[in-house]
Amino acid sequence: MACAAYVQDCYYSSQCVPTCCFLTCLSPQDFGMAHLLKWLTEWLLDVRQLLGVTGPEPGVCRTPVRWQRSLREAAPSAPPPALVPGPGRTGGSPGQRPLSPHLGPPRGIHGTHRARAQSATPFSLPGKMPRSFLVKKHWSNRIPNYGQLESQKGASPAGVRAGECGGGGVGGGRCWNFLGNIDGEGKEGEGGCQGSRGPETMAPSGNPPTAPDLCLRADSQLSRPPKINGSRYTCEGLVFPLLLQDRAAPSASNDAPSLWDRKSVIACISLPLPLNGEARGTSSPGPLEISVVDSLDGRAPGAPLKESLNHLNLSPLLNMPKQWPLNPGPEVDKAPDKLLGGGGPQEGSPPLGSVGCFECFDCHKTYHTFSGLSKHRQLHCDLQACRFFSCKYCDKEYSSLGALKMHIRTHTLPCICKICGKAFSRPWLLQGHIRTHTGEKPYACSHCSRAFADRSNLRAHLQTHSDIKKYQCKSCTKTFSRMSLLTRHKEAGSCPAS
DNA sequence: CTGGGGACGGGGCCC
DNA sequence: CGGGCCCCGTCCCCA
Repeated sequence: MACAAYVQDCYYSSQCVPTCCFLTCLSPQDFGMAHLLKWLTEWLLDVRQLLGVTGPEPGVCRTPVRWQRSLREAAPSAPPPALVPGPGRTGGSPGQRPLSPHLGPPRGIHGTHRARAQSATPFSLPGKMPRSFLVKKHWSNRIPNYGQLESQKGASPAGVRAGECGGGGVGGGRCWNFLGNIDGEGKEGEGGCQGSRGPETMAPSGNPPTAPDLCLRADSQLSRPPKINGSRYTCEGLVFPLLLQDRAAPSASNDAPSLWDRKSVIACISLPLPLNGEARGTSSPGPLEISVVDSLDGRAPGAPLKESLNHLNLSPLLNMPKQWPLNPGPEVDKAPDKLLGGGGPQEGSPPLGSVGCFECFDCHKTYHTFSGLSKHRQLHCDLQACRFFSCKYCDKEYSSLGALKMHIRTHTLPCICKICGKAFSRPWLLQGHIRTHTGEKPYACSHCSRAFADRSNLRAHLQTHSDIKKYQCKSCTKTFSRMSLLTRHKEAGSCPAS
């Protein structure tokens, strides 16, 4: 069949670094696979040319089995992906706040109280999630819903949704997997993305890979259905979603029945793009390997922020090529800029629902060819979706770099009290703390003679002057000046209505 | 037990 | 982009 034949002719070679390449198709002829493969081949060649790749042309191929064996031999003991807290840190769970390295003997009260406070993480108690824990977790809401995907396939044959990279086998992948079902736990050579040690561990030849090399691999050797790991989303690269449809499995195939039995098909072609400042052939880590890299190089957790930012999870948008296939296809495919500028049905693509229509799962733009949809998704939807930044110390993610930097300060605690040595994440927190030493209370109550060092405490105090407090018990309508009082009121069973 | 104060943490917003 | 500030929140302690 066309797909298998193509896979057999893919780019496996000793110079070609396979980095998370999957190509598993069902009944490709139903989706214009011939056209897709033609376009993909041209695209790959163009990208190789664009990136100055030298090496064998497509057709020099290794089998996936051999490739996987090579991977295992090259990296027999790759560590599993893990969130590695910085050295000297206590705990690694989300929301668990490490003790400051600058602190002297912990103040017993706050040591206990903080630990207890952090134990009630917002992840375990979403109902009590404080505002301060409202961390944007972009991908957490984007885990593919397989049931939904399957249900939508009929109406939208191109209903391939950007899944998430499984994080690779060694802590952070470098591909985007479309439509889940990729083993997020990232066994090396088995659906994993190029991990943080990919350049070293993934090269079958043992040589440092050249970044632009491309590979396609039929993931037909999967012995078990891949799954999503929802904890890591560090992804990068270029991926093409291949079409899915509920079809019978090809009979003449060596593919695992479990895979073919699935109604969805995996397709992920990843291009390890040269990163900014990353020389070809080097084994320097990509910008995505925040936790692992930092923990490995032993950087002190309290290192200056600017240093820590060297490993920030920058958007893969920065690494996108700006050239596209010269011959993307004879049909209505638009140039990428046009696609970005609103290309879609109004620009020549057939209306939704017409034969051969390819619809973007996210923005519902339709394209006449799959290649058009692919380009649209690479330049538009997926890139927008991947504009997030991950903390190197924990698994929190933010939509802006500034927010991430602010969060990282909660780990590095750069503001240190000169009097007691206590460390704080922000200067104004330190300033407020210093008031506890000086006794300064700049916030005076307008109703009484009391003054406070903390504005929040003044605000809470002002509640005491009000007959109707801010927090009201829904059972007995009694009001309280503080949430904690209301909570205690409920928990103590002192509410007469309860 | 309850109300309140004190100290502190974190994200968002504004400049 | 960074600093300052705002707002919301928590917990502990004490009267």
